[in-house]
Amino acid sequence: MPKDGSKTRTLLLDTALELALENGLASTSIDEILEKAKLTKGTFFYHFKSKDELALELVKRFVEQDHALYLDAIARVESLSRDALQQVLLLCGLAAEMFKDGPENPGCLMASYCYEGQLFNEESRKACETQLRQWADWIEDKLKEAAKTRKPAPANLRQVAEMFQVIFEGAFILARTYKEPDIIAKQVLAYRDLVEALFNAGPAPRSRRKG
Amino acid sequence: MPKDGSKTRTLLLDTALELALENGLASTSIDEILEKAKLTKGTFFYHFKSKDELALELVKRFVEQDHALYLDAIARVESLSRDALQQVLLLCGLAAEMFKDGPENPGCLMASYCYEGQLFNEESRKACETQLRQWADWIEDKLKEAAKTRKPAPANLRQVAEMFQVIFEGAFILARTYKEPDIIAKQVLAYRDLVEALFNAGPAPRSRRKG
DNA sequence: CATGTTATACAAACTAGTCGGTATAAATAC
DNA sequence: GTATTTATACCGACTAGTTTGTATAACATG
Repeated sequence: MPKDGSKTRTLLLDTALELALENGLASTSIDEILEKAKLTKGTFFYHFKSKDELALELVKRFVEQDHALYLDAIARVESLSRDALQQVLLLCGLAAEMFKDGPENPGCLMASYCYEGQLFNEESRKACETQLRQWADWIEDKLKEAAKTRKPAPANLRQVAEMFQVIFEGAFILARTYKEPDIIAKQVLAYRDLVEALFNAGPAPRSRRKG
Repeated sequence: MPKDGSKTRTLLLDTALELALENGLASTSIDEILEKAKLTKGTFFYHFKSKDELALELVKRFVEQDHALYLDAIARVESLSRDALQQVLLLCGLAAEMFKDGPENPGCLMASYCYEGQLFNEESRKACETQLRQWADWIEDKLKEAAKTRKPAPANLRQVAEMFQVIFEGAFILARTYKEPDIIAKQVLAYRDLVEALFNAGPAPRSRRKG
């Protein structure tokens, strides 16, 4: 049996991801990836038949990893509380924790592809869309379930659910512009507080408050 | 009197902006810009001494235009209401209106530069940061003023203020991923509802509600 | 007549992708 | 158990095309 090439392939993908998040994939040359990974051209084209294929594999893997994270996260919060609203709030806390002391220049490959039209073809776009909607769907379900018992203030709960992703994507950009990586955790927590307030600001008869 | 070249310069910037938002500036060649603008190479290098200079001028102009928008928007909302919270809520409504029936592929040049490291040098980054902070500072002031009279639920008001930009940058990315341009207006309105709820969910003694 | 614009040619560097060849290690033959 | 085959993994020089930027001569215009 020949030597295992999957390590090399992973190294190529990891290196490409790092450079893509920093400088964009379009302006990252294959040579640059190879120099950083200390590999050579032949190897690259042995594993990927073109740069476009690398681009596609890269985003596919990114989406897969995000999906795994999603499955893990919802399993954890659903085991921590039976209450739908609490589960959403816990998810935010979990997410904030993940980004405490995270990478100094955090980013999202999907966002990067968004602004590099050629990479964002129907296949990669659709893969991103599907994964993003999964998060929003879960949160929307939970918010609507919560809305049955505790009446929230008027707001479109679908939009509030989608805002979870919006916060991340937006916070990445502010983090880079401000050079403040911890803005991500802070924003998710602010989002959590706003959602909590939404369900505490519901129509009239309120009770059960500490004050 | 010599011929006025500012029209040509503006055309070059406009064309470059359009292509940069679509495909990224790094992967947009000068020839591409010139073909679309129906100009020639000599003209380009008459107006800009390099592609890097174009990149810088492009983001400077973008920031300037955003600043003008900012001045206009706060002047309008401050004339529409004396109440600080209402001013913030009105700003959201105004912003949402701006993005109703906006461009089909809306985006932000700053976000684009964020993921194209080479373009995002200290000069352009700083220009973006300054402008973004201006919006956040204004909103933070208003929220803190509002917090004096109506006690909001607990939340970091600085983060809530910064979230205004976060929503935009994030919504641009979702709009592109979902191919739903109207998500931007919807998200700003959802943000507005959340902020309103925050100030309606404050500690105990509540009165003056329609219910 | 200075400023702005066209048109074209060119060079130097860079980039994606090709191709012939090498290394390794397991599978098989003898 | 040594020799041979075979498939996979990897190397690095090379090609063809693109890109930025320069040069230059002529034309337009206010």
